[in-house]
Amino acid sequence: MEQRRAGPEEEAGGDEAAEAGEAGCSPVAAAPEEPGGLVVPEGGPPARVIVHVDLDCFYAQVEMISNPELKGKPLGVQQKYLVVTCNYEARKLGVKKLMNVRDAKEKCPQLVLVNGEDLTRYREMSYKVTELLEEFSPVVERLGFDENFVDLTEMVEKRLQQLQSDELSALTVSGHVYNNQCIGYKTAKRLEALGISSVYDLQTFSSKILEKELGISVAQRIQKLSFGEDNSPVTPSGPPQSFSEEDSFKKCSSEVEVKNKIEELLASLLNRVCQDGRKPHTIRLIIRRYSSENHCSRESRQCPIPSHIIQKLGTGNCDVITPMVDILMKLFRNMVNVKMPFHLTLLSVCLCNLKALNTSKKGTIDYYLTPSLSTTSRSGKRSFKMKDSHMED
DNA sequence: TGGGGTTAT
DNA sequence: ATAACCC
Repeated sequence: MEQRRAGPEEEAGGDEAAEAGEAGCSPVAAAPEEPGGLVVPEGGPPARVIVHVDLDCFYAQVEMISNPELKGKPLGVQQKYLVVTCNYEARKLGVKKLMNVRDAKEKCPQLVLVNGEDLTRYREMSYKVTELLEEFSPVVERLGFDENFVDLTEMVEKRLQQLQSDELSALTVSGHVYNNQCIGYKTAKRLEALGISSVYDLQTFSSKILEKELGISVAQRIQKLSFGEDNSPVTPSGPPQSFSEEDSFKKCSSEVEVKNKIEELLASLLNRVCQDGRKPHTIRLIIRRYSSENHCSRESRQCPIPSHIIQKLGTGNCDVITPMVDILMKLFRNMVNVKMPFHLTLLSVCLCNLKALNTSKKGTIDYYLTPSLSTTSRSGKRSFKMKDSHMED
């Protein structure tokens, strides 16, 4: 039996809240009892120590660091007509997350708003936090920009082994235990239809029926969660698997407008991908069509990025935007019949299927069997971005 | 309801 | 390609 979150809760400077908890490694693994090891629940799996670091009102904090004059004032971060987050001064005055700007101003006329549509600084800060945590253990899983899970099991085990027995017995754990209730919203609706509205309802509901309704995977997962059991590993996130930029708007209804928006999105993306160093091999265009209902539904088309374009990425002087916009416009026409009127409320471009530059394959049979590698490497351009490579042109 | 991200199907 | 989830 494991607990997902139980243990000391700590507030760091009123800015961050950290939760420390334990959870099981594996539901079946026998726990080898080692002297000085973590306390192992009777017959259960070995305990883990996982810290959950959740940054409060993250965007607002980044803004207050950027501009200290904002500290102490009620501050909201605005994206389009929404206050997506706000600091504690603003919350005290009635501003809520995801509140309409008009409602927020009505509640709190002194509210200071900053635009937070450009996520660059938030993203950078976010990775700084993750990198800091990775110094404690490389096993850090990101969730959004403002949450990290750190598996500290090894570190704690090592520290406990260093303690003398009298020091060990003097150890105390403080803080409070609390039960969490959350479930995904789509699933929550389906559960409610089954008469399940509380965690207790879920605990006591028939497993068989739940599996039939939700599928065995989701059913077993959420029912274990309802008992506070979560054996999922902390999976190191590493570098991002995709880069995307999106823009929402009231209305976009002509091809020219679409092309202009796409150019903007792509230009930012190429900067990001250039800094990353890896190269995307797939490009995707995502749209949202205007509709009174089905608001969250999106459509997308994707295709491989031609290798001659991939090679030019990151070289700076070549115009890679033009051919990529052409590709994106083809994807767009594949989704939208431009001879008919259309009304879009969102455009998004995503670069994914990121591949590291291939230094390891050099000298292997693969290297000579992959035309794009063996024929282009002598052009020299690839070697500029190669890290850990001593290859010369 | 923004502007991101991930995994599963 | 979409759907669901997370923030």
